[in-house]
This record gives sequence, C-alpha cells and structure tokens, in this order.
Amino acid sequence: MTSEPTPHAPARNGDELDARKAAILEAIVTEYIGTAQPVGSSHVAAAQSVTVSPATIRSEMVALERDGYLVQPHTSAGRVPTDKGYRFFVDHLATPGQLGPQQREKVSNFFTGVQGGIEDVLERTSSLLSDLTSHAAVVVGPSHEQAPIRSVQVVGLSPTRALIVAVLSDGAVENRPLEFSTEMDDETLSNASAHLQRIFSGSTLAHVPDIPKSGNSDVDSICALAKTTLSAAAKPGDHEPVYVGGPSRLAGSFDAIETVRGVLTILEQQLVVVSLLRDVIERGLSVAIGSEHGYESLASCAVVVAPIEVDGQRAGAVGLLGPTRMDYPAAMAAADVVGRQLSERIEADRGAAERSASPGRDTRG
Amino acid sequence: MTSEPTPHAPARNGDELDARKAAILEAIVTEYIGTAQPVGSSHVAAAQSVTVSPATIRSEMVALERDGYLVQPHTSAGRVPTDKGYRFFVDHLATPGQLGPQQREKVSNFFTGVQGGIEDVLERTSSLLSDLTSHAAVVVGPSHEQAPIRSVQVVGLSPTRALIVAVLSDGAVENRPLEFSTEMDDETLSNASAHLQRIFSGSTLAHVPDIPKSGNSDVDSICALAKTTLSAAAKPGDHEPVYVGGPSRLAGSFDAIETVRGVLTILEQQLVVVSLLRDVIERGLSVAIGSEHGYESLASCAVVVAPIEVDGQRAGAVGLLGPTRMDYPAAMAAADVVGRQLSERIEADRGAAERSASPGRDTRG
DNA sequence: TGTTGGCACTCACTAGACTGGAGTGCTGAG
DNA sequence: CTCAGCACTCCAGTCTAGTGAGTGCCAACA
Repeated sequence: MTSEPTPHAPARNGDELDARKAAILEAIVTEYIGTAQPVGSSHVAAAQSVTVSPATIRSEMVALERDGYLVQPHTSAGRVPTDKGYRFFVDHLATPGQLGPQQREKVSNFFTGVQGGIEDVLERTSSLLSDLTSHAAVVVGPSHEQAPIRSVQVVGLSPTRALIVAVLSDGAVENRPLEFSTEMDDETLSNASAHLQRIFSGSTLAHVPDIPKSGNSDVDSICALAKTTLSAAAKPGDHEPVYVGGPSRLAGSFDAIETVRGVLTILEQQLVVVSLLRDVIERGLSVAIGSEHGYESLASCAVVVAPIEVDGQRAGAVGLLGPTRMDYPAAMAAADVVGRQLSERIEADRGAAERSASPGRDTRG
Repeated sequence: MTSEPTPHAPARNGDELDARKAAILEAIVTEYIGTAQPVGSSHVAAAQSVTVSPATIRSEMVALERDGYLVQPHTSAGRVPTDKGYRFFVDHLATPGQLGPQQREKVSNFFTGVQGGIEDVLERTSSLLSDLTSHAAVVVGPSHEQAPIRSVQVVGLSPTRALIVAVLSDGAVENRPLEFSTEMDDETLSNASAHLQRIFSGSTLAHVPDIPKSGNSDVDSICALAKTTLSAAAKPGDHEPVYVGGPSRLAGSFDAIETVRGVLTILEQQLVVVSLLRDVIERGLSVAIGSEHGYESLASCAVVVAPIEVDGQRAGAVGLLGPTRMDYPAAMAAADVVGRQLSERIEADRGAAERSASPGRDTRG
C-alpha cells in the first residue's frame, strides 16, 4: 500500500506495457470492437495470444484499470477500453490493416473510372470511403486560396448583373454574381474581362493584386467590384471544399440518438470539420480518439485521418468518423489508400497544369 | 348490424365529417401534435371547440376509428390520428398558419441580405427553412437543362487537359474537365472556344446543337468532345441541384434510430429526393403524409412542399421533412413563404437576364 | 514468487406478480 | 341524443426473486 511503485512493475510511465499486459489489452480491444460487450477475463483467456489463466488475467486487468487503460462499467462486469486503451492499441498493437481484395478493386475501379470536375471527384470520394468502411466519411479538398488563377471572365446576365467566373489552375471554378449600379453594355464587360484577365492571371484568390486604372471609369468600377468579390470568395468558413459521405451510417454506429444528433450537427458545420481534420493532422496524428479532439459532442467518436499531399504540401485530408470502438486497422488502411490515391490524382492534374504552357496566358490570347 | 348506413350518419363517403366529429378530430390532432401522447376523451372535452361530455366524445371516437381517422395503440389507451386523420386535418381543419414576427424578420433579413451564386442561395435557403421550422429542409433548384447557354469557354490546364466552362442564363455555371489524346496549344483552344461560343450560345444543355466543321481537325475534335461532355452534364440523376438543410434535426424528431437512419439514407440520394418532391407537387398536393408518398422508409414522415415558380413555370420546390405529428400549419406557412420569396428572387434574376441584351452575344463580342 | 483453481460476492438483467391510473365500452336515466 | 356511472382493460411502474457473467481474494502449488 506504499505509494512507491512495486519493483516488478517496470512500466509506470504510461507509454509502455509489458508484453503480457499488452497482449491482454489487445485481446480486450479486439473483442470489444467485435462484440460491443464488456470483456471478461475468461474471454481474454480464450485469445490465442494469451496463455495464462483467467485469474492471472484478472490481476493484470486491475493493473490496467489502475493505469487508465480499462474501465469497468460496473462491478462484476467485464472491462471496456478507455480512450487511452484505444490509443495504446493504435500506437503499439494494431497490425497495419489491409484492404480486402474486393475493396481494393472498388478503389481502383473508382479512381480509374471517375470523371468530372475536382468537386465531383471529392464528393464521390467521400461516398467511396464511406462505402468501404461503413462509417461516415469526410473529404476536405485543397483550399482554393493558393491556386493560381488561370482565367477570369465576366459574363453579362442582364444590363446590371453579371457573373464573374474564375478558373483556377487546380481545375476549380469560382463564380460570384456582380450587381452594378448603372447599366453596362457588353463591350464594357468585355473590356473589363480582358483587363481583369491580364491583371489577375497567375495570382491567387488570397492575394488578388490591385488594379491599375484602365482609363474607362465603368471598366474600373467593374474591376473594383470584381476584386472585392473575388477576395471575399476566398475568405475561409464560407465555402470550404468539404464533402461528407454517408452520414446515415452514423445512425448505425451509435445507439444513443442524441449522440447521432450531436455528431450530425458537427458535420453540418463545414468550418468545424475543416479545423477538426487540420488539428488532427497538424498534431501529427492519424487517429484522434474520444476526447483527444476537443469537441464535446464527439466524445464517443474516433476520427481517422489521412492527409492529401500534393507535391509534398498539405492539400486537404480524408477522414472517417465512427464510434471509438471501430476497426482501426481497417479504417486506417482505407483512409490511407484513398488519401494516397486521391493525392496522386490531384497531383497528376495539378502537375500537368503547372508544367503546361506559360501561366497567365488567356486561351483567347 | 345491418350493412346499411344508419340514417343519422350522413357522412360515410370518407371525405366529410359532421361538425362535431371534425371538432373532435381537430382537438385530437392538435393535442397529439403537442404532446405525442395518445389523447383520451377527457382531454378532448377540455378543448374549447368541444362542448359535449367525454362519454359523447367516446362514442364519436369509435365512429372516427371505424372510419379510419383514428387508431388506438391498445385497448384502454387514448386515440392517435392515422394518416387519413392528418390528411383530413390538413385539408379541412387546419387554419392557415402564420409566421411569427421574429420568423418573418429572419426571412426578410435573409432574402435582402443573401448574396452569392444561385447555388449558394439555394443552399442557404435550405438552412433557413430548417432553422425556421426545426425540421430537415430540402430545396430543389431549377434544373439547368432548360436554361439557355450564355457563354462557353475552354480553359487550358495543361497541354492535354482543359476545362470547359458554360455559364447559363440563370446564373448557374457548369464545368467539366476535358482530356485530349494529343497536345493542344492555346490558340487551338481559343479557336475552339470561339467556335463553341458561336454555336452553343442560346441553346440549352438538354439540346446542344451539332457542330459544323470548322476546317481545323483539332478544333473539331475538341468541339466534339465538348459537345458530348456538356450533354452528359445535363443528364439527370448525376448532379441535381438538391440541397438538404439541417439533417441533424431528424435525430430530434424521431426516437427510433432506424427511422432516422432510413430517412437519412433517403436524403443522401439526390435523385430520390427530387422525384419525391416532384411527385408530390404533380399530384397537386402541398403535403404528403406517411404512406401517401410511396417510400417505405418515409412511412412515419410527412413531407410539406411548396413550389418554386418562375414566370408561371415549375422551377423546383422547397420542402420540409418531419414526423407525421408535425405542426402542419406552421410548416406549410414557412414552406410557402420561403418558396414564394425564393421564386421571386430567382424570377428577378432570370427575368432581368431574359430582358437583357440580345441572347447569344458573347460579352467579348 | 508468480500462477492458478476455488470460492464467496456483486450486480445487471429478466421474469413474474402486483398496483395505480388513465382510458375505454356499455348502460340506463334524463 | 346526451351523459353520468360503472365495470373492465391494460400499460407503466415497482417490487421481488432468480440467474449468470464476472469479479476480488486467498490458499495452494510449481
């Protein structure tokens, strides 16, 4: 009963467990993930990796519980892993998962067959990922702030209304309506288009340059409006490239309806989703379990993330959202493969774009 | 016990109820909507519109149950309205709802303040509607098939890749990637752009015209590719303009988690949502209750719909999805107001476009 | 000394019995 | 036709075992 560590407990620093404890923890996590039932000592004893008797296991379990890897829902119940237990499992025990053959095929079919703009690809990727794992999936695409503008055009819709359409080099298209206080004829719009095209191409939405006077006040006012409108378009939080796939899966993952509601609510807030994934990735993690991410309503969720990397740069992420008792190896494998493939896909597109004809030239010369 | 209608039962055709029965039914529906508890005769008697004793009410209730307006969850429980009961309530009893003052203000603030492209407006409208009613909301925008093309442009991204961007007169922008088998220089792309622009503008995505030879085989192949790509973009089911607002509300509306799951699954299928709303509107209804719409998993849902009408034409719909025991007057009022305002908004935009400079002219002349 | 079988104990879960109460259907009187 | 009265029904909640999975502890053992 002294507060001093017993000599035969080499691992008190919380990040190491002796082999037997680890095996027991692994067995418990694995079983609990499968059955969702608290795991008793005799079930653990049935695991191949564990060769000791239930009694011994029990005494190990009290140690694991003392150290915070397990909890008992109530006395005389089996043990359930804590967030810390899952964390240890993910970090030290989980054998890297593999996609099944039919899953592999789904992925490769998808990436060879998918067509459409980048938005479409991202959206469908989220469905794919949800499909592969039976969890809700999230895809955050590359932000458009940094992509160079490839083409700008002002298309008139009425004498006082027009649409400004900017094509970015990553294939994204941003469009915003413009409203003029005076009527503009087509020629003015055309001149403004050409002027904007010259000034803007090559720069990014985050840093659209100032516009030199053109000599025509109408053109100048259109251009000024265009500049503010386009800058506003890059402002974060408004229209992040976030795609949620298979939210209905959540209803199957939790039995408490308020939990489902809470998670759905989070998923409705694009900005929150973006920062959640970014936070996890920036902490260098691929999994955030329970309370590790700060969101109260996600306390019973685990988030599995894989980055999208284009030319060595972060360019978004793919993620999975499920209960903490999820099949981490499978989820991580799926997220990893899909993230990688998606990265390649985007990289191929963008790389091609960057290597192409000198930037800043309009296709219309 | 004869099968002949008793002389004092004038209403046997199922579409008429005498005043007292109607008052009783109304009281039951109203109370049940509020409490979610089966309503007993004494509760009905407490309603202002009903002046008879519980005993009398009971005998009326057996008649209402016989005619299918009510059910008893079990003997010795109160009554619960059936779909037919709700239907009668909606058709004959519900006093047209009014938006509260703060709701009105929300709506008007929204429509005066909202800016952005049509997609943004629709998306946010779905959030607004969900917000107003605390139900999941759906907005189906005008299909792009019929809108005349205002501008077509091919923007090169790499020597073998380009983006075709079509601006429609309703302000929508469609973009698809093009992949060439041989490298194309900017001038070819520019020529193709101009050629497409001449041929396509004024026509619709649903009926893009054939393209006459230009004399340059590269240009011709780009144009051919552009034609197939744009036609494919209009194909329904792929990218319907559907926006779902506040799906998390569903989790608050139902207590059976499988119900939530089923409804969410439906909402994930854009095509299903579109046809659901269209079906309801085409049958001339504004409300579809329970099994009235054909979808099994929506059996415990009611759908409240209001059309979007532009220049007298159907141009989509706004809808609400909630439990059958929802506040129909409020929901109908909200859908109605929002649908009307949205119609006006779109009409204003489009009308302006149609009255503007002669169609088919490029802003670049 | 660590491991193990044995054992008493705990406690959620289930089934059955009981009860209170809300609500019904029926009936006979006004 | 209406309605008060009454007997009846049946859900929902509470209580009471009884069961079984699982634990903690202990003494014996290798």
